Amino acid sequence: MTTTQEHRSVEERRDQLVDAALAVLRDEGVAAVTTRAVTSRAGLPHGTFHYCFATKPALFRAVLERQLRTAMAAAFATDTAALAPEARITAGLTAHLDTTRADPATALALVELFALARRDPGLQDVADWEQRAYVAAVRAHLEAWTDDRRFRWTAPPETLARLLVALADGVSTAWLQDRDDAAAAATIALAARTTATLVDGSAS
Amino acid sequence: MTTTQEHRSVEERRDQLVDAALAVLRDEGVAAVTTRAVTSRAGLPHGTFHYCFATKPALFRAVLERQLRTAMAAAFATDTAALAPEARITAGLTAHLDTTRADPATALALVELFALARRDPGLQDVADWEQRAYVAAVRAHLEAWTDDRRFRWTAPPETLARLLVALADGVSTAWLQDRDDAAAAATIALAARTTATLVDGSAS
DNA sequence: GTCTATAGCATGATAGAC
DNA sequence: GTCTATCATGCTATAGAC
Repeated sequence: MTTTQEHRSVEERRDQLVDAALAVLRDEGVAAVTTRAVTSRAGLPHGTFHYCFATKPALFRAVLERQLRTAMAAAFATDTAALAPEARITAGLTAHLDTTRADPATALALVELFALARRDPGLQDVADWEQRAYVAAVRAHLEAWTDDRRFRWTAPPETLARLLVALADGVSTAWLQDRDDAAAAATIALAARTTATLVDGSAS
Repeated sequence: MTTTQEHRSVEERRDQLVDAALAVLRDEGVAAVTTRAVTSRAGLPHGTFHYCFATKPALFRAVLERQLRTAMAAAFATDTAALAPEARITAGLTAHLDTTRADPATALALVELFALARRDPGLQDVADWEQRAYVAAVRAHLEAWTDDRRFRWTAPPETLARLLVALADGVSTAWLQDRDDAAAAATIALAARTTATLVDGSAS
């Protein structure tokens, strides 16, 4: 009988460490995400770290990539095809806010991590990609909405998508600060009301 | 002749250290703002730190308070009284973006610092105050615009103020990521166009 | 692959001479 | 008040036994 841990593939280890890193991040913030804290949270010896990730920034990159995938999946999970444009916009902005509300501590920590990534030359591409992917996804949705020809947008989809992403971001940021559900709902309702003026057609 | 530094009031020293902290913050990010880096940048011995600030968070507090004052002053510096509502909104959102554009490195670093402040129980009140002060200032402006009775808002000023702050925040965040001036201008123009639909009156 | 031990360095904070 | 020297701790990363 040895105390040696079972063999696991490096990829499994990496996932395990990313999980642990997210947990530390949520509970104690970016500054507390040290190689020691992560391995300790994962229940692994410290030495594990450096044969799974070359450096600490490499772990951050893995965390950001994981986050990007989950956030994209969550943001567009609900189907709003049956709704009128204004209600769809409300639903979309609310869905984004809901992911923030579902786990504010993680959302707050991810803001910290993204801020760090934007400054780190080795991580900027992940931050870039995250924004691009978001705008592109929103734009694709906006264009799909007009496929049935019942209405059209009176503004370029790209610009409208950027506006909606900026709104979703700003509203979530504000909510993270004051946790005021009613105010956030009112802001979203007003945003949807004004944005719906860009609809031209029978459904408007 | 001694090498001893001249006496300066503690308040002067504190200002000196806050300046240095902002410089380090801008150049190397939050993680690089150590007591040693700050005193060294200020050209002062390390020991200076702890008789000006009790702890490092106390320095961060001072930096945030300074930042709040300068940001508020800059954001509402330009007088837009002569403009119609839509142009005023464009001017306001552009003014906010311009402070970001004038010094992106500092803006990026302050995002990091605010993210940290939102998580630190000892600094949350500064972050709270910053948001409240911003919304209140925008709301005051919105209400002042209707003083001449030439138009009125068809939405509550508080909600409209929150919407505009969320927009300004989201637009600046997006610009910090892609540095796309044209896209930011288009987003602001569209935001102003939709928001101006909330104007009821002769000036609309 | 797995783990222990440790190198090598930076940190926040303090003690104590002047 | 001012400054030097230092303490105790924590960090990333690596070397090397198994």
